[in-house]
Order: sequence, then C-alpha cells, then structure tokens
Amino acid sequence: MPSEPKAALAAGKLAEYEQLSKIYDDIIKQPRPHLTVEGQGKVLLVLADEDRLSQRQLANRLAMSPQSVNEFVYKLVSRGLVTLDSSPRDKRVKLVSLTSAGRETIENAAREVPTFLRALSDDELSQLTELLDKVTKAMYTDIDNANPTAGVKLHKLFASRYLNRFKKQKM
Amino acid sequence: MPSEPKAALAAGKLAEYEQLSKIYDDIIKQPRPHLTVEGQGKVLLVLADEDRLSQRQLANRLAMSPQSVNEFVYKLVSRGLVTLDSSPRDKRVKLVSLTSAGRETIENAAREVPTFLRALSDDELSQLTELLDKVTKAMYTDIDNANPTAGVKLHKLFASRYLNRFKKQKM
DNA sequence: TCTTGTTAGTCAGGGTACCTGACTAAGGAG
DNA sequence: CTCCTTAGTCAGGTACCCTGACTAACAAGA
Repeated sequence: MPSEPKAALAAGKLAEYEQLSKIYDDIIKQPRPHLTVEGQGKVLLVLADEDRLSQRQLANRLAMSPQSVNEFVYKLVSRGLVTLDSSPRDKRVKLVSLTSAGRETIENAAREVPTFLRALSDDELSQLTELLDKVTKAMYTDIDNANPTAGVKLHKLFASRYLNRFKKQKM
Repeated sequence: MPSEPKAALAAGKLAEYEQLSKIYDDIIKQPRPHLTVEGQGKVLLVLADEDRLSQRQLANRLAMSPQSVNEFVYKLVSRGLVTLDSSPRDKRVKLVSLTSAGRETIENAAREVPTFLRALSDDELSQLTELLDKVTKAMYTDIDNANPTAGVKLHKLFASRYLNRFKKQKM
C-alpha cells in the first residue's frame, strides 16, 4: 500500500475542515439564523422531509435515543417551531408537526449555501461532490457491516433534502 | 451565478459527511482508542506539536476560553496523559507537558487513517486534499475578515500534524 | 517602596447534545 | 382479564463549551 501518505494528508484536511466548520458558523453567520445540523436542527430536518411523525419514528430516522428526541422536540415546542398533538388512532403517540415558523426556519437554513464554497469552480464543486459521495458510501458500508441495525437510517436525510431543493429550482 | 445548484449539492454532501463522521467513530472504532478532535483531544494535538505550553498558550492556539482549556487539562491529568508543573520563571504559569502515555495516545491516533478513505484511489485522494485545501483557505479568509483576532490560530494545527507524519515516513 | 493595573489560573454556574435506567399509560394477544 | 410490548417521559449523568468573578503573582509608575 503506497497510498498511505496521500490518505493521511486527505484525512488531515478532512479533520481540519470539520474543525473549522464548527467555529465557522459561530464567527461568520451571525446575522442569519443558522440551523445547526445536530440536536434540534436534525429533528427539523427530518420533519421537513416528512411531517407529522411520532417521536419514535423520529428516533429511528435519526438513529438516536427516544429520550434525546423527546428533549429536542420539547425545546422546539418552546421555541414555537413544532407542535405536538396526540394521534387519534393511538392515544400513546404524539405526532410532531412543523409550525409555519418551523418550516420557514428550515427553508431559510437550506437556502443558504456556505459562502466558502464560492472558492470552487463549478467543475471543482462537482468533483468534490463526487469524491465525498464515494467517501460517504464507504462509511455507510462500514457502518452497516459493524452494526446492521443502526445504519442507513439517516442515509437519505441530507441527500434528499438538498436534492429536493435542486429539483424545485429546476422547475 | 449559475453555480448555485452545484454548490448546494456539494454543501449537502459536506453536511452528510460531517454528520456521518460523528457517528462513524462510535460505531466502527470500538477496539482502537480513538482520539476525538475536540476537547481533550484538541489539547493533546497541540501538545504533540509543541510540548510544555502554558494553559494560556493552549487557549490561544485552540481559539478557546482559558477556562475550557483548564477543564480539559485537568481531565487529561487525571487520565495520566499530561502533567502540570509550575514554571520557574513565573510562579503563576503552570506548564502542561505530555507524559509518555499521552504521547503514545496521540501517536496511535495519528497513525490511524480512517478506513473509509480506502474507497478513493491515490489520484482521488490528491484531488480531495486539494479541493478541501481551497475550501479551508476560503474559510480562513472569511474568519479572518469577520474577526481578525480569533482566526488563524489553529491554522497550522492539523496540517502540521499530518505533514510531520508525512515527512517522518519519507525519511 | 507602595500602589495600580494586568495576567495565569481557577471556581461556580450555565447551556447544548447526547446517553442509560426506570416508570406510566395505552395497546394488543391469548 | 392477564401479560407483554410499546410511546412517551422523568431523573440523572457525561462531554464539550461559555461567561462571570475571584486570587495570586508579576510589572510598571509614582
């Protein structure tokens, strides 16, 4: 395997990017209401894809414990971004739905493409997308092999989110 | 700007990668002692680059509050990965040094290149590195423009870390 | 030399993202 | 009408971060 150094360099850059993206939002996007891609933000993201889900369904789609989902849902309720109403069919389940404010929040967040991507040309953007696609695919198979139950649940989450936008813009 | 959809796709893939990498380590790397790239792990990373730093210097290099650094340092002390001894020159400062166990920990962590990168060929790895380099450079300039005081401190952190490894392997 | 201002570290307390364990209320199967 | 499962929830815990307030040490000026 002569590819070690190159892989190490790529790994370093990937780590650097991850690190930077954490502080980037805090420093740069002060004006715009940015949606974090974790916790409450993840819940909103799933709901944008499919509304009126039970907390259990959310937990499954997010590969997260139901207790955590519960916590995030109630925080979102208190922020007025989602509502809870019990299902008529099953009194145990409480359906989570986006409010118009919640829907607006995700729309705004999805609309904003990080400015630092302006450094790349169209060709480079396509290249990057393709490379990351290979990387994430490899990650999914690794995850699936290690733990078949946990994987794949959030697979379509981001892809579908951004693909939806793409389709909408084309029409 | 006709590049919007392509940028959006790339942004989506980037978000997907970030999301996955969070859960990837938890699921996959159970056997190996993985070093997280945050909190205590960040501190170790800086110390690997330059040992015997004051907590203040660590805070500066990590663009983090001194209180947080203090917390992580003491956690590392209790794990036996670093030691504290007061500077002879200035009784206020306590120098943080890696123990041999600490050094071993980072060496092991740095040695391991994520397996999902095996999905890429050497050429693709170089491409990815180059593209991410452009992206991170753009992020650094954004950060610098928005807040000249905070930026650039961790700039060399990851790069130097992995470049060092690269150089060592070449010799 | 004594005061004044700065600096390094630290304590207290707070916020968010998670987690496990234990419990209740409702549903379903026999 | 039991018995088991399921959806939600409460309690409590960990890690990563932050701000505010305080002490001890240092450094500079009167």
